[in-house]
Amino acid sequence: MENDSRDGAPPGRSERARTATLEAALALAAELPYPQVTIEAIAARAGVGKATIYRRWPHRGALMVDAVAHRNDRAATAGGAVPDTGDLAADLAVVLRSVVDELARPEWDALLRALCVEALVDTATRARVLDLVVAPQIALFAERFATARSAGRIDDAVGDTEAFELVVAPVFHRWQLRTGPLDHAYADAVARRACRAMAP
Amino acid sequence: MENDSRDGAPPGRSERARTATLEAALALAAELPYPQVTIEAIAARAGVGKATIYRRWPHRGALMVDAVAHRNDRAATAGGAVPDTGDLAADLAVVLRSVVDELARPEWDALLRALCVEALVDTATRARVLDLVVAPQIALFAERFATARSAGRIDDAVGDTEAFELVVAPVFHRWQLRTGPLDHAYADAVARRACRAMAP
DNA sequence: AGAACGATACGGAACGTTCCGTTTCGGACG
DNA sequence: CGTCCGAAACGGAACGTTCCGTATCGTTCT
Repeated sequence: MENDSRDGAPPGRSERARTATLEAALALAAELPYPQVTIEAIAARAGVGKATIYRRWPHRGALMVDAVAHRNDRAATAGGAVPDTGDLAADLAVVLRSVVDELARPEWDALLRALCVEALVDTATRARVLDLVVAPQIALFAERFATARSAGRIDDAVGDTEAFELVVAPVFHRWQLRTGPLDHAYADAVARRACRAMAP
Repeated sequence: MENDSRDGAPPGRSERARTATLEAALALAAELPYPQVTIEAIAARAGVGKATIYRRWPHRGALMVDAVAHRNDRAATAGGAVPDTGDLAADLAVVLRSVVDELARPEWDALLRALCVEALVDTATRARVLDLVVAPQIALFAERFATARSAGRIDDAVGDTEAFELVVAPVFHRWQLRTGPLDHAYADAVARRACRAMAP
């Protein structure tokens, strides 16, 4: 249907325009209210023609998903594995604390809000977010869950996705609706309770 | 600052315009992709001048929040209390099943997506959603939590909001990201695990 | 009579598309 | 092996369209 933006274009010349566009999108999403992050603004910031953008991405949403994936590629260290000290609750608390810290940074907060908006508006974009952003994170948790399973800490009826949701969903929910403070104390409490929820 | 849309306008003639606008907004949000739910489209559907809308609501977001609150007022039965059979997990499962059923209806699904978009884009709208939509729901759960507390089923360290999040967040998360099927089985599992998470 | 209404017209902004002339790449030809 | 040339993608500019938010009509209800 449209250019898939993954190896679809011949290499060499086009790569520059591609990364410039993605990084302009990241920068603008961090600076402006999302409705002002227009294609025109992104093109202007990137020093790129609008046509060049529309040649690669069908919607702003697809562009933003790729931008986040691009960012995750750059900072591959940030997506590090879940630690494994043998204490599941403590390990999860470490991860949730860092998640909370990241969500407190305005750039990442704005970027994730933008991603959620696009995922809510368009079904195809939602699937893309699931594949490129959420699924990799579930995979990271799944590694830690595997050792916890062999230690008898997780009920067999609880799959990796369900366990992931028990851990992450309350933080996500509170981040999105601001029903209360989103701090380290909350991260610790959620990790502790999620552990109990998934125990056999 | 602006007309607060709550009894601010004199009754009689203006009430018709108000409810026509709110219900047009509900209908369009259920029918069209959200970006097409424009003020112009709402005005046309309601048989109302655009100025009449801008006279009452500052943003489309504020209008949508009021529209949802209006809908909740109409179907006050839907917001019924959490049942109390003495079995907390079973009672929560009943509620979560009905939540899942409502989210499966395209109109309510689209409406809630619209609400989330507005809440993500604008902080003030988010606060309005919290007050007019989320807080009342927390209050409904809190009644059931109170009797569960006196039965020693909920740890004292778990507040009403935290308990609400444990119950609702995984369903909300799965609804928004579609990480898996959102059905009665999932509702039951979440209710069971949330109960264990909040136990003393 | 007066206030609120529906309808209409407006300028501005962003949309998505389509041209233009230029630059760069890679294969063909001498 | 070096040169040339066509294809492709580029940045930039313009297009008509849609929606915004405001202003201004004449109308209608109390």
